Amino acid sequence: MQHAQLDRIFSALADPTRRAILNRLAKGEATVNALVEPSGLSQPTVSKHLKILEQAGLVSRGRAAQTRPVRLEPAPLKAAAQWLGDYEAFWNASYDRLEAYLKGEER
Amino acid sequence: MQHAQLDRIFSALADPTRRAILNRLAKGEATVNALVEPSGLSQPTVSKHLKILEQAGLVSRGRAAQTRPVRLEPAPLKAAAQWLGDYEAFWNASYDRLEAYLKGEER
DNA sequence: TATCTATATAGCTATTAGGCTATATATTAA
DNA sequence: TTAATATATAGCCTAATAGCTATATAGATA
Repeated sequence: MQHAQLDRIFSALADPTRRAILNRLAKGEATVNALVEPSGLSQPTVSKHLKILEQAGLVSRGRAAQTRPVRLEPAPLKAAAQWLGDYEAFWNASYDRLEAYLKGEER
Repeated sequence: MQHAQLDRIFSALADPTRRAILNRLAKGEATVNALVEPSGLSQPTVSKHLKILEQAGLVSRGRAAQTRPVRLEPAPLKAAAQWLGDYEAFWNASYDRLEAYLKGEER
């Protein structure tokens, strides 16, 4: 995995609209309009988000009549998880601090 | 985990300089200057990156003489990994496409 | 107290990001 | 071929990001 690709993956994931899109796509592929509706955003804005997700490799596009169905591509998510996994030993080692952190976030 | 916090975590991770800092800190805490040296960046620029990492909860700061040692806080990394983990079943399901993707990245 | 070292902050610049509206393009349907 | 539907692109605006230099602050040492 190259640095530039991780850059794109993590920055794609940094936006809550895009994470919501991925979450929706985990339930199955969707048209652009189906993604626009719950977003409260304009169609062009959603298309722009989709382009960013596509450049990160997180979604791919099909073609069905006039629609361009969007589907989740999980490989980059795995790549990101692998990067994070290198720190797994570390966070296991500092279990107490972790507990405190997660408790703090519950509020 | 709240959305705004994941925003900060993922966007902190989106920058290669910051990922390099975390990688360095995995080997142990470091002073700001120790992080500046290999970065090729100015000290204020590194301090700015550290502030972003700190706001994401990814590092904490100590106090030792005039230095402010920086240490890794792995809890947010775990939080990010947990978010990604929700897709784990998904990427296991599409193993072939994943293989192709990772092969492509090797080049 | 004066100075040195380590770090932080202020303020500037260029670029990117995320939103919008208006319009173009592609495919289907009449 | 014309009209309708779905999506993409262009162009604009504002705010945030990443870099810099110059300067301020905190703590240690002379």
